[in-house]
Formats: sequence, C-alpha cells, structure tokens
Amino acid sequence: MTMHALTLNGVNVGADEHAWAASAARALSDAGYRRGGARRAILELLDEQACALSAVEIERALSDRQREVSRASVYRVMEELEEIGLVQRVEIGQGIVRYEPVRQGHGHHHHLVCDRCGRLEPFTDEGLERAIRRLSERLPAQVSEHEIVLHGACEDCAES
Amino acid sequence: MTMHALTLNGVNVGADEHAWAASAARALSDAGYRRGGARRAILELLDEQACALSAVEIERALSDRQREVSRASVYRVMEELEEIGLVQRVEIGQGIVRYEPVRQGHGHHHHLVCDRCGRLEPFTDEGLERAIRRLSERLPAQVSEHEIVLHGACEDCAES
DNA sequence: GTCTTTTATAAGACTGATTCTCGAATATAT
DNA sequence: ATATATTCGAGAATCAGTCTTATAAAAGAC
Repeated sequence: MTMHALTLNGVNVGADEHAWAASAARALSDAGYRRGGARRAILELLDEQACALSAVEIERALSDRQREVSRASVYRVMEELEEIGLVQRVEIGQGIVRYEPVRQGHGHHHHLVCDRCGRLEPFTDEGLERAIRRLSERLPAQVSEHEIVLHGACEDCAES
Repeated sequence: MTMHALTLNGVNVGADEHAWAASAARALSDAGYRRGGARRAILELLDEQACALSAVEIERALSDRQREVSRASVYRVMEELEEIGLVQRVEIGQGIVRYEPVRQGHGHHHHLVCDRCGRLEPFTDEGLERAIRRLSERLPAQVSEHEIVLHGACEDCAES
C-alpha cells in the first residue's frame, strides 16, 4: 500500500501570505465587479482563515474588528465569490452553510467532523483525490467541485 | 486503469424488500425505544426511498398517504435514527437537510448535485470507497460515516 | 474638481426550515 | 384495567438565509 501525502490539523499558510486575497481581488475586477469596502473586508477576513466560516460567523468576526458588514452584504458577496469559483460552500451537518477560500493545490482539503464534540478538522489525501479524478472522467456529468465529509469521533473523543 | 462497479441513476431495491425497516425497528427497540405510530410510519416511508428526503418532504409524503405525522415528530425521529446510525444526514446546498437510510453495501451511495438545475443523482464507485477505507485506517480519528458530494453540471445541463 | 450614472452597501422586514414547549395520547408492565 | 413512562401533536419561538429599498460610494464624463 502506497503512502500518500496526508495533512491533518492545520493548513499551511505563511509562504504566500495574502496571495489568495490578491488574486481574488483581481479575479473580481476581471469579472466586472467594482471594489467596495464590504467586499474587501470580507476578502481579507477569508484569506486569514484556514477552514470554513458560516455567514453569521463572518458577520460577527467583522463586527468584532470594527468593520461591520451587513448580513445581506455577506451573503451577496459570498454568492459572487462562489460564482467565480473563489470560495466553496461547505455543509457539514447542523444545516448551516459555511464558506472557505478555494486555493489551488496546497490548501485544497476536506473535512472530518467529530459527531460528539462538533470539532471540524481539515485533512487532505492524494489517494482520494485520484479516485475522484478517475471517477469524474467516467461520469456523464461535468464535475467541477467535490466535497468529502467524514463523520466519526475525533482523536480526543475516541479515547474517552 | 481498472474499471470499478459504477451505478448511476437509481438504486437497486427489490431483493431484500423491507430489510432495512425491519432491522431498523429491531435496532430501535434494542436501543430502548418503544414503538409508536409516528416512528413506524416514518420507517416504512424511508425504507421505500432510493435517495434522500428532507423533513418537509417526509411530512408531506406521509400526509399524502393519510398518515399525518407532526413536524416535531419527524425531526425528533430523524434525530433518534441518526443517533443510532440508521439514517444519515445529507446536505447538498439549498440549506436543507435531507435524510436517507444507511444500508450496508448495496444501497450505499453518494450524490451528484447539478448546480444549474438542482437535480440530485445518486452514484456509487468502488474506487472511491477503497480510497476512503485506506484513508480511514490512517487517520487518528474513528471514522464511522462518510459523505461525498460532487458538484457540477448534469448530463442534460452540460449539453446546453 | 464636479456632475452623472452605475453599482455596492445597510437596515430591517420577510420567509421558511428547524427547534422548543407542554399538554394529550399511547405503549408497556403489572 | 391501572399506573407509569414514553411518544406524539400543535403551535409558538428561533434562526439562517432572502428580499426590498433607500442611501452611499465608485467609475467615468466633462
């Protein structure tokens, strides 16, 4: 059995610090959007996130940092960003939609949800990605995104 | 490249007709639940479904067959069933939670969501399952369920 | 710069799914 | 049949997400 690259707990940010926000801003203006304060504030916030945030969490986080953005704006901006493929919706139980930046290669990840404590952990697995690529080629549909959610007990909860 | 079993569009029911409802009822009573009308009606309905239903759809379907069950009961029962691992939540955009029976082996499937027309199609892929099994062994967590959602354009929408 | 036009934003009303509450109904044990 | 615990139903309450509309800000013209 081959060993693939596997990353658990934490996504490597650092090297290309605000790369996503910058390219996102460019993509937005290329797509014909003007720049507005709310949009910029949301981009900056998202860029710092390693994992997914819900609309309500975004609203709250921004107001915490004295840059209030109305709920409607959050949803509108997230919709625009998703349209252009800059963010991806993630839904993991609880009926709440979360959003996270789509980064190419490094940064792409999936989620493990602990059904006991609710913890959300990102992970990556090349074997899984390969299986998805193969499958996508064989399906009659045009697959553009995929989302994998594992449920179970996280390390901590599994012990007790 | 090996070809795995792949089923699109339609899940094979038939052979073990009401197997799920029966084992589900057993599991429930083992878990200390008494049997009530609402619960039984919901089990029967779910057993007939090939794919996921939302709480509202369940409520409506039951009232269509003259066996009304209150909204609260639907949610309560679904929660109990999920707890015991008899049903699984499926969330595929639209902010609506859907539920579907967990069947072992045949019947186990994932979902392809058309982002244009909203169509929901079940599919299975052994390669994917294998990748998940391998991954699960390597993770420090205890993985009990998994859920894969592919997004894209379905066959019909991809053409136009 | 100033004006005009277009686009973005804020505030809050509104919708619809989900949750909660609590009294009524039903199942089980005796 | 009675007692007791569980389940159920009806509707109120909550909360994420949507829609509307007036205001503010940006881009472009002059």
